[in-house]
Amino acid sequence: MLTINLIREKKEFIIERLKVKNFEAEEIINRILALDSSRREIQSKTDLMQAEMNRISKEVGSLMKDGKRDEAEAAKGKTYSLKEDIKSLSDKLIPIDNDLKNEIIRLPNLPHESVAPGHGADDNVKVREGGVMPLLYDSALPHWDLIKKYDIIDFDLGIKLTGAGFPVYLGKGAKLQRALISFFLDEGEKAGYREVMPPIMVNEESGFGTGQLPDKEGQMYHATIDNFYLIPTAEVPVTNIYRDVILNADMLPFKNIAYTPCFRREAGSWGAHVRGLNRLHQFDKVEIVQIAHPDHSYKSLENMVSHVEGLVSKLDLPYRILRLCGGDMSFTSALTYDFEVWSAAQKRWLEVSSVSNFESFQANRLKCRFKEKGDKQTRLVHTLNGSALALPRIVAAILENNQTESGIKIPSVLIPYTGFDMIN
RNA sequence: GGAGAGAUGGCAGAGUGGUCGAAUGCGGCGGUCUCGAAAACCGUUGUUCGCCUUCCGGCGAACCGGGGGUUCGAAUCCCCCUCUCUCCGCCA
Repeated sequence: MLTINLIREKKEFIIERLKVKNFEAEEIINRILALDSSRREIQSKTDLMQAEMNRISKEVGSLMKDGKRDEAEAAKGKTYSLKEDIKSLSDKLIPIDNDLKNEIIRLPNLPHESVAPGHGADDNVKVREGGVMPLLYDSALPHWDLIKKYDIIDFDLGIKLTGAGFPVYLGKGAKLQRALISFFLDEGEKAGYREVMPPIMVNEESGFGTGQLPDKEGQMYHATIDNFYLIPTAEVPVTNIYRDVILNADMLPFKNIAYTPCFRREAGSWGAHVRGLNRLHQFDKVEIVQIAHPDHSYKSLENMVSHVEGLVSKLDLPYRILRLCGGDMSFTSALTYDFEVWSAAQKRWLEVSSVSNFESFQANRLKCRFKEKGDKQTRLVHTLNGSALALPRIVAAILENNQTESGIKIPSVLIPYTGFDMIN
């Protein structure tokens, strides 16, 4: 969420910037500013009355000690009406605080200055592309047929065990998953990331910290008996490691990498283009998360983009990098690069990674702050994350792009991990 | 699942109704000493909100797991909730 200070100081600027995300902020901001000023007015008044109250109470105490009972009683008498006034004023403050918080939470993050306006995928800006698109032979198959042909992923079995969108990986299919996870983690470690294996269920506070709650409640699986949520991405537990802390500036940036299964209900989003591995309820992903100094967070973002680019290049997948336009960006992001790989049999680009700088938007929710050495004041950190990488669509692309009449070739960087070079 | 104990500052740990934002120790930071370091000694050390201050900062309020209550006054007393630990049971 945006900070109240920024809203107070840069109202017009915020309204302008949010237009890039096609968000009309003026009305909300006016409400926020009105709530904020009445909040401050009440705060000032109650502070004064409370100070008076404290003064009298101390007086009563010392009078009692001196044995001046009558004077103490007289002083007590002065507090009764004061006490009521404080109570009624501070009761007014509670709904104002709540309303204020609820309004502020509705404002999306400001897009970075480099973000282009736009309404959807067509307005995204292609930054660069790489790799070579394969030319497939005539009888080439989409991945949902390939997985049956080679018996490496079974959707029907998943339906039996759980339901649609929960595939079962078998034999070389399962081994390929494990190989990709290990490859991604090892590459991350080489790039200076610390490996983390977090819980894959989180509590409500964590869900709020990264912005999944309250807005996207319906997108997460909810274990209601214990009120835990299955994570939709490792971003949630890993970023929440830094919830409610004050860090030293010289420790930044923190670079963590985590493999987790991810769970998404994807309520209402099933339809065209979601066959096979394109969209699942449970899938595997390796995520990179950075906690960065605000002065250097865009440097971190560039590093993360290069890291992910290195991964898709090493896997020999044709890819392109897009800078998302305002209309296609998430609520919480300031700048997002999407990575897409070419799926040769589907003849489509598939999104495999989304790398974002959230600036202080998540940090403000998380209360993740830092201090410069010798400095008294705290500042909010910047948080960033990106997939490095999500498995299913990578698998889809590998299967489709690398198919030959005699089987599917495993990218050479993965062979040490799989122990085989062909699926056949 | 059963029984019990507990939750205090970065950590450990005192504090059972009044100058307690909180002793003490450790850690951190600054200094003295030293060629330098260690030790020793001295000083300093939380967060949030509001008001004032062009900076440095000053004043006030709140915060001792969370919420409510009693009281002139609550870390301390009462109620509710959450969480943690120990023992027993079960168990990869």
